[in-house]
Amino acid sequence: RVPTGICLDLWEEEKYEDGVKWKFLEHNGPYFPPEYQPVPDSVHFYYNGKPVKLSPSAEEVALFFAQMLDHEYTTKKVFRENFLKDWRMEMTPEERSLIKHLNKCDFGEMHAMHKAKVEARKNMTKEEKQAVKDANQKIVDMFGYCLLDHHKERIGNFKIEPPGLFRGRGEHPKQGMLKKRIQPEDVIINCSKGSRVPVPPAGHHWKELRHDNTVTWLASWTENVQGSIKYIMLNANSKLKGEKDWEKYEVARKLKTCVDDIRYQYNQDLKSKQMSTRQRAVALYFIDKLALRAGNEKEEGETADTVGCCSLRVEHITLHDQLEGNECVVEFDFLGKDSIRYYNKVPVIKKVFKNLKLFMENKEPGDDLFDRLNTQMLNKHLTSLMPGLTAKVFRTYNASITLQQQLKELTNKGDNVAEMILSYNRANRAVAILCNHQRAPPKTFEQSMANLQAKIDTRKEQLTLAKSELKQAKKEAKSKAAVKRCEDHLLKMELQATDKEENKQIALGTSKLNYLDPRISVAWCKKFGVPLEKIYNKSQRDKFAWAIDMTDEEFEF
DNA sequence: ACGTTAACTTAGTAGACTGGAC
DNA sequence: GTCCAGTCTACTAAGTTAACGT
Repeated sequence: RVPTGICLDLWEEEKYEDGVKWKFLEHNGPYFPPEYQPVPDSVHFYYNGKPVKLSPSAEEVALFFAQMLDHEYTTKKVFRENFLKDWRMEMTPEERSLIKHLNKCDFGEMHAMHKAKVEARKNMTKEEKQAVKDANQKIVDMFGYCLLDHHKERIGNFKIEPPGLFRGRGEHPKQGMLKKRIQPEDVIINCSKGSRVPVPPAGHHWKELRHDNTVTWLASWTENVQGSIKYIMLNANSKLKGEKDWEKYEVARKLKTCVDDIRYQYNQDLKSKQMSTRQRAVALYFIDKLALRAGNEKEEGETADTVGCCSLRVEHITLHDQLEGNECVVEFDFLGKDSIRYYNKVPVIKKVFKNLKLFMENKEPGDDLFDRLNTQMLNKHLTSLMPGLTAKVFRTYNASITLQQQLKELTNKGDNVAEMILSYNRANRAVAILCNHQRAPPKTFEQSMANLQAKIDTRKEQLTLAKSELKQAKKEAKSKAAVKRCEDHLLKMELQATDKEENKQIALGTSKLNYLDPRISVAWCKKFGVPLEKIYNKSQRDKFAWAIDMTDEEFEF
């Protein structure tokens, strides 16, 4: 072992024994949001038309609701009921006995106050804005970094989540519940023995001081709505996260070497005598072909009703012997992660289709499609086929291999950079569609599309004009150049318009950040002379520094 | 063997920021 | 300089998976 601090290069190369993530970790603890400031006496809350001065804790929670009044959430029954219940818990007994119905509450003045504050912030002078920025920077400087094995690293989320109303996605049964303020007494600090221990805010103490170097988090607390643990962890550009990311893609590349065998195997398993094996084979077929998520079981009533592959129910698929000229079509319609709808009509092989019919026999719509299968069984099987192989590796593998194939197909040697970018985005789009990464079309989409079209039209007129000038000037070099410039600009805008239109409901960011081996993109940029900044912005380049460093144009996923 | 929980990745969105048009 | 549209970032919810405990 290389002694600490003697040779940093070798220290960097050092691989720790099993499970150890670091040898030294020092940080300043999390940043706590500012204490609640009661509203001025001039701002009233009314119950049943009468002004009521709320106690500070009831007022704070009332303000959370008042601030959201423009949001659709506050019109939802579940949200309102959960809010009222939790709000009443924060009230004094007197308040509680008075305030019983939300529709008798008038938060109007609180809401107006909040809007005025937002407006005032927007109208701050340059100097005031700069002062705010400087103050924020001070917080980042103080709490935003840690020392991990002698490297200063940026922390990803160094701020304790402020209190507020829980905003679950989709039809979440807990939406509107109070997410409570976290105190230092709730927080566990993790750092190395012998490091400078973070100082809790004055008059407070930490819940626990821990020295666990087998985990990567610096601090944690248990959140009250779902009872889950929240962590303070490093930024994506850190060495620790980068190495993990690299590892992930290496596992996916390993799958590439044995995916044919695995596919052969699950095709055989479709005919197995064991029902559970057949179900596993069909699930694997979906996960591989459609890049579905594993689909863990979820506790009913605790979360929104969403599913993945293993948790699909009979009601989520419809079988068509014939559909739109295809045979054996499975129609999927279910809500996946974040309650995003997955809708797809997929022709499948006969064996899969027959099995699905069998799995659905004598079942109710609400019954599990794969009643003899769960994610643990599936992953156990996968790990036995290849070390490190789990359901989600298929998503990574299929996403990355699709990008590589699409880039090969779509890239034309002589294209200019703008055309190259369109090709890249189209390849990226193919992956996003595979992974079902959707977005709500931007509210301003139609307008901005029209604006772009108007610009294109203007440019076309300019081009006509420039061309006629060129004729008159009889091939004068200056006019020639003007026409060329005009044509280039027009072409660029037209490509932009195409890209924009095709991207209306597709989100490219998630796949770019989490599923596409960055080395594919780096190699492609090098090969075709596309500046990397056209593909990755600053923070993406930071995150993928490891890949940018090691990849030449010959890289193959 | 099983359910539970801890730890970590993946996800969409709200709002901050920025830079070009006017 | 102001405004606005597009981009970026912070935020935190919602997944997956391995380890743990009974």
